[in-house]
Amino acid sequence: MTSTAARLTGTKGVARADREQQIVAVAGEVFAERGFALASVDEIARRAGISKPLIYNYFGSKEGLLAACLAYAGTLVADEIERTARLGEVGLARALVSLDGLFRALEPAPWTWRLLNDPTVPGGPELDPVLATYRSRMAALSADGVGELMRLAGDDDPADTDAMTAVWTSVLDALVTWWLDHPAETPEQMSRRCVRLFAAVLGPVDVDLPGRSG
Amino acid sequence: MTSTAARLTGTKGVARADREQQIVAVAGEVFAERGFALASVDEIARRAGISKPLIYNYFGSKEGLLAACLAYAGTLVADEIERTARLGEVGLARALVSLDGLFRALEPAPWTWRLLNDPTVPGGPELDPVLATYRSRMAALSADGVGELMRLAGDDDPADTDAMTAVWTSVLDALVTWWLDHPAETPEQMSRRCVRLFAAVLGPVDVDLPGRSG
DNA sequence: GCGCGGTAAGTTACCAGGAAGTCATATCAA
DNA sequence: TTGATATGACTTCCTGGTAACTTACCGCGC
Repeated sequence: MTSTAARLTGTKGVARADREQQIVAVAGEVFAERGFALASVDEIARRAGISKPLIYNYFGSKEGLLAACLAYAGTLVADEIERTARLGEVGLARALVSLDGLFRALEPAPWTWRLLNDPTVPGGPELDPVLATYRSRMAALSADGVGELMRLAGDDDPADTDAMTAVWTSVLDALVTWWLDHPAETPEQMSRRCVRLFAAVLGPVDVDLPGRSG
Repeated sequence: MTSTAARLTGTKGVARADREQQIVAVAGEVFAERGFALASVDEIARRAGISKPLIYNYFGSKEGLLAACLAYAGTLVADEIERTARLGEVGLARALVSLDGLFRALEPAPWTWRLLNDPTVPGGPELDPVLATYRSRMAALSADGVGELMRLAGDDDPADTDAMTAVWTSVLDALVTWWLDHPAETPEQMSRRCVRLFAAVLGPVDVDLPGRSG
């Protein structure tokens, strides 16, 4: 009675690289859903259709798995924001272009954002390097954009710039999170909404978001 | 040889109401520090100098203890914001007065804010009522202030108002959190900083924050 | 003044369950 | 056969929660 359906052990012919990618995708979702601290490796294994020891074979520990997820997510997000930064827009237009790019980049893997902003990820020698890399890339971008804004306003207090960076980061987070909570909204609609919101606070603005086809 | 120091069991002459207040204060700190999910009742008991079962005698469960902390924190914050709302300021001035009041109200118990924004608190019949009360009070305030802003800007899309509320809440959170991370800053300094930050984005503003004595 | 019982305040020792991580083992391709 | 892919069963530890017990205070009859 060794039916194919009953075959429970042994190789399933999936190469390690493929399996790792699949596990990272599932783990990212679960981590983002429950928060790292409350997510269980068992659940990740169940949802990926494999067993827990395989995860430990490949990633060493729960934190090692998280490190892989964070590396993927951090690269995705930071690459995108650096790309939009290179477009050369300044001030408000730069902010809107960043948001637009972010919505598009996040669409295929919305869990990345929640994961990068998960307050329950612990410190530790395994996570610190990857988190530091991501955070320093983002801090450089923010300091760039926000610093320019503050210089324009004639405010050169570094603590003010620091606080303003925190505010801008948080606005970004609020908009992305709102979007994640309204999945029916397309990136295009969301970008237009952002333009309206900025206009409500700052007065009329005009920017033409790039990359819209058709 | 029944020395006073060796007396480990039995009453210590502390009335229940006092003990409950003390436990709530300690629990609030620990919950805010670690997040509800990662905080342990044992640690709270140790830091309060009592034993775990006493907490269960008084609060029934970990969630019951959290409910008491949230009721305290929610009342503190919502009362304060409602008070500043009644001052009758509008628009930007209202925002700054709210922030100023919030900084002053939070100073003696900074943990309240982190607790109310802790993403790891679960739902459940014990927490939902107290959280719903707090959130509906805050939502009413936000909808009031943000709604006015949106009407002024001629934007009557309810989804826009909803998103803008999320953004404003998040800005509030960012500023308070930045302040909690810089404990040397007094509420007065922080309020002045907020005025500068708003000015950097919106252009010159003038408001006189009330309640400054001396 | 003084035993005395009821009750509030408080503790030690324990249980049940869940999650991280490990080990011996099984299957299959080359 | 060997090595990579894979698993069931296990240990270990931590945490929420409980049972049983101890100590101190307080009102009351005498």
